[in-house]
Amino acid sequence: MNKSSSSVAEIQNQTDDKTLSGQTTLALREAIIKGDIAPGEKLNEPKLAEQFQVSRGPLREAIRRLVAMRLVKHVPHVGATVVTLELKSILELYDVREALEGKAAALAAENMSPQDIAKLRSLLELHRQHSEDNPGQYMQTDGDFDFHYQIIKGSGNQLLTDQLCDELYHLIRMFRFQTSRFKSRSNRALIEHEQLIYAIEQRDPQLAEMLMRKHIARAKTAIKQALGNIESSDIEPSSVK
Amino acid sequence: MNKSSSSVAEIQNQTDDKTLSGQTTLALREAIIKGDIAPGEKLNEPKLAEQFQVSRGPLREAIRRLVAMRLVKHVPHVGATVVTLELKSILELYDVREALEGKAAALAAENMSPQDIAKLRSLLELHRQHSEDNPGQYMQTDGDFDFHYQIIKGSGNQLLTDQLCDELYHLIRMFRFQTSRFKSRSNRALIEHEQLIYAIEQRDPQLAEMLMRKHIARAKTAIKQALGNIESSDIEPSSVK
DNA sequence: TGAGTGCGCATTGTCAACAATATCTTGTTT
DNA sequence: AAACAAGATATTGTTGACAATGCGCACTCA
Repeated sequence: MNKSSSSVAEIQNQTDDKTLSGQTTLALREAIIKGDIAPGEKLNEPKLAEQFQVSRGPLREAIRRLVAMRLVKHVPHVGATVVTLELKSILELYDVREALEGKAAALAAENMSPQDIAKLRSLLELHRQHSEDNPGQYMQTDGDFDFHYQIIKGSGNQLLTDQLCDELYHLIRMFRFQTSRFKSRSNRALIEHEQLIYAIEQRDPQLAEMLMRKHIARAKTAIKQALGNIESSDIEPSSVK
Repeated sequence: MNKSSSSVAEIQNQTDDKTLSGQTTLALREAIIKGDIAPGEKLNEPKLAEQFQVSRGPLREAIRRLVAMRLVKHVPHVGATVVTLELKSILELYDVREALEGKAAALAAENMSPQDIAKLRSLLELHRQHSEDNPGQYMQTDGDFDFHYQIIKGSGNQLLTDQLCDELYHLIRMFRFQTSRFKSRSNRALIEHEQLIYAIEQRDPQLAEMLMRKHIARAKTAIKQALGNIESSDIEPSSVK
């Protein structure tokens, strides 16, 4: 397959695109995800082009790619704005994740090579150990995503992988940045991951799918409960500069 | 909701984009789906710009949008080519459909309004009648898609709807055009649709999801059997001019 | 004759100026 | 004073020219 990537930082795709529009896409994407450009904010082409030291051409292209990633909304003759992740959108995102990643887990149980399964288990052990050493850890969520990422890739379905890792993944990252205060420090995820990898090792697609779906559905419920009351009062654009 | 659309021809989104790049996107998309530009063929920017009577700017933008729709592959400094739908990609597509449309059916069973369910049933009756009148019909597949389309929209999940109807839908259309000779004339789909709508009327999400998944999985199996032997011998670019 | 190298051409990437559209401001009218 | 209309301004859409990269061809040399 590819090189044995496992770190989140390594996930960055499109790294081999030395073209200006490619570079601008990466820069603009990170600026949006990290909140340097606030949700709902308008993307002024001349201003941003100046800021990124490129012409409007490549910048426009970058914007269109971010539209495809659903990080940006665009209206003809009006302009592009950063998406605002209100609760409804996030819950929708988790329903889609449940469907896609559930199927990914099932396919992984069928297709994943023994070597990749072994790597997945060692990754889990790594996270478990880190979790024991640092009780109030915040690497939890990143570790969670490493795990999911490996399973998705293990599905062997390129379309599925593209949809999850190239598009929806960045939406999730953006949401995580905006709500990084509420990092769930429960080690429940660790237990559920343990069950999941067991199902994959047993080559049980149905069980793997069900476990993954419950895992994500639980996360969705937790989000709903945490954000359901406050909604837009505490989810403000956040001056995270 | 929206206007009560039901015809396939009416599905065309992006119709309100009077901009040149928008129009060019539609034209180029149809040219690719219908095979006027063959699978694997290179998209020559100056040539196509001349052909569509636009500058290279809007044309490039159209290409990028088709890349997002997965109808076109692009390599920096080399160019864009129409995707080639080999069997593997198509099976992958159907796995993704199974996951997403399964979830859509479950959500539709929960959220669809009684009025929309009634419209869905009348649509089914329309197709059944058409099927009885014309035993060797070829409206079957289009009717099939109308049905699926309405259920997806009935899910009430905007992200899910966008992913299926704005992106994957066109891939499916392209595949259908290329294999239009093998139109399955079985009325099995009609029976399965009947079961599905019953589950939705009963507000049974789990049953609806399972029926939808089996429905799509069966279609996948049929495709595998029909194309598994011949593969690239009969799926040639096809000079459908 | 075959392999390798360098040149030339075709194509993609980028830029800055121009055109078209929307938004904002200002003034007028009721 | 509020609402509407018309003009001014800012922003997006489009264009053609220029730069950079890749590819193919021919030519050379072993």
